[in-house]
Amino acid sequence: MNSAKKARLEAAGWKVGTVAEFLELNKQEAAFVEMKLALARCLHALRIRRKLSQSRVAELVGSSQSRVAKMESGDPSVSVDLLLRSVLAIGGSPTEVVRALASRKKLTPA
Amino acid sequence: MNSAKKARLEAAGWKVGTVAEFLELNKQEAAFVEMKLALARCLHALRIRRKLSQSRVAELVGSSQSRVAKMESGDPSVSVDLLLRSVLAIGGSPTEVVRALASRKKLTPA
DNA sequence: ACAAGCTATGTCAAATATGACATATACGCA
DNA sequence: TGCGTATATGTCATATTTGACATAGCTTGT
Repeated sequence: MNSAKKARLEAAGWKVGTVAEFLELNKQEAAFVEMKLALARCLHALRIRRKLSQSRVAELVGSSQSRVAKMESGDPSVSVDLLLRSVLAIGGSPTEVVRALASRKKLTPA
Repeated sequence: MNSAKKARLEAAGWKVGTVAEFLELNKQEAAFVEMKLALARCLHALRIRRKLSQSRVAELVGSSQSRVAKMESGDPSVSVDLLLRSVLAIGGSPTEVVRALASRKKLTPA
């Protein structure tokens, strides 16, 4: 790609890089999301096992029911920090967290 | 504790709860910090192994040298999200992350 | 049908995390 | 000594995350 085309694309809001870079970035992002989803599932499973409502979890965590729902659904507005704190707050052990992360599922291609 | 004293303490900015609650909270917080520190050590070790400077890591992560330094030192202003993304960004595998979390050290009492 | 409880989704002001920057310290080398 | 490189630490404007709230859907029981 010549630099004029690169400049045009970037002016239009595109990042320009190699295909390899793109794939690598996606791989990292996928791994990150997978881990987040693993924590989300962990939280949900633990909550069900303990027979707690989302509202009750919210109390224990110091948050709100709506945010707990977003946590369990893997909403992008939820941080790993909050997920981690929440799992611990309802009695999840670090060991359980590690197990959840270790057994994370691969995201299937669309 | 009678409710008058409780009210007085809370007015002065103190949370009132049981000792058990206090200990439990500290346990959760300790577990959380331990995991964060485990990731910080993981990032540092991986960076050294790859012979990268903090500045180079900053480029790969899309951050700055100073933030990378804070990450490795376990600075409280750094999120688990950023630590996780960073480890992955410099080529750490999810497996390595899990291993790091699994081998987290206990914080020793002061 | 209604009521009560649980969960999902959207919005928003306030709280927190962030990159960028300046600057300090330390180390090796010419 | 000075110079370049690497790392640490503080600050700050901005970007992202947060709890709170409203509200809707969905069950279950009466």
